[in-house]
Amino acid sequence: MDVLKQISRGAEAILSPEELARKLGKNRPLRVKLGADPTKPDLTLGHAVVLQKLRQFQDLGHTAVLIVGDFTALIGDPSGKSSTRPELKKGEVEENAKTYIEQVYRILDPEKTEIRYNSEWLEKLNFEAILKLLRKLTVARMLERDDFSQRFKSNSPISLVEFVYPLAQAYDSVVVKADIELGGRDQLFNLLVGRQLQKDAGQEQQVVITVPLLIGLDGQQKMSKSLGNYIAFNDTPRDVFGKVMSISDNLMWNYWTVLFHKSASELKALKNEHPMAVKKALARAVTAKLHHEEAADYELQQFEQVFSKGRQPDDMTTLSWRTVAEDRDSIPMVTVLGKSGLFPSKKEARRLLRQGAIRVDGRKVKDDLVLDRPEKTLVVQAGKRLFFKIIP
RNA sequence: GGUGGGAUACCCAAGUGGCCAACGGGGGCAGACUGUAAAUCUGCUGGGGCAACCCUUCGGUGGUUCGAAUCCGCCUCCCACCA
Repeated sequence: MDVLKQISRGAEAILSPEELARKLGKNRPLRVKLGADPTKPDLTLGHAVVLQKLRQFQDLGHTAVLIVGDFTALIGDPSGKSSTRPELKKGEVEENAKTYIEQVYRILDPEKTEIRYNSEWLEKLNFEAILKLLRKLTVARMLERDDFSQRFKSNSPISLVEFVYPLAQAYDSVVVKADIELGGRDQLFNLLVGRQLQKDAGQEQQVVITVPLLIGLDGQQKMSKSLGNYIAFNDTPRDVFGKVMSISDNLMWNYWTVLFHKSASELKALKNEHPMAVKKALARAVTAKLHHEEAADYELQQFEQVFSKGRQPDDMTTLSWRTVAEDRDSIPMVTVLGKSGLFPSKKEARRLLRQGAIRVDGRKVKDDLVLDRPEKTLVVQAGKRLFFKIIP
């Protein structure tokens, strides 16, 4: 397959394919830029989409230039946002940046990755330099953006610093001399500003490649940290598998397409199969992507054991009677749940108990149950997925 | 800078002296039904307590009052119109 076609697969837009072809023809490693602001410590499955694309370039012999937006995180990317981002503390940003890099290497090849922190150059810009940048964009152009015009119309505040963001990101491209910049669809504006600044700086313009957005677990909005509808790189294999299984059937096709680049005909074939089987295959594949094959197989097997056969998982949190009962010989079930530390609050545990969500050794228990010191291990189940055992 | 309006729990939003841990909707969680899906129905949704009850919460702060989300002073932030 020719390279251009390979790159197009899974990409939403390439601006422009001709320029890309020309750059690829240069026979030197291209500098492929991707920026990520460390606003939260977790990378999500949504990031995986664009990271995979970047990895693809690495496999073709090109260099990934990963910009850790430790400075831009302080501004806050307004892209796709309906409100101003809360201001972050510098310390938080540094913490998050550290965890980012180890997560990124689950997909990227460290050998072919150059990591740059944009505070390195953005911090040094003086007011004059910033004014020079600001000249490049007009208010009209900013307001053409859907996110801003929505907010403007609905009288939500738009801070002036938000106008600076695209310029800061674009300036990164100039500094690192990017040949290509990748981003999600919502990044298009920012990426294009990069082209403009490079042109003004007398550089060859970067080719812009966008990838489609992955929809979040809610099936409505894009997957994002701030919306909380995400699968994190750092979720346990069990959580990854479970979260995928819990998405709606409709949403599943978006995942197959965006994450695994299934073609229309492949999708059609999948749609003829039982949705449950297709979803299990998806959950397995996603778990393998974020962790590894063995973990994925294990979780599939555990899933079937627990949910299809209604049995217990092989592994679960283990607590001693001492932990949950302070060595008393009998103790109310609520207290046991509270002491387990597996619930957000004791009130929450009581709620579950009252609603019949708690089983001990497979039997639903009443909310006033008082537990006696057990002879042998007890298995407690809360809701459908939380299990733990109590050993004497 | 001037004038007017506003800030309530995860989000939207009602509440203008005690009946308010605060109506309603969304979201979330749980139960039933299922395929840990969707749809539907039901319940729950600040924390502690078995409970009576207690503690924290209506932008911040200081008052008035037996008693404040509600009244008064000051402060902060947001919005609209005017400039």
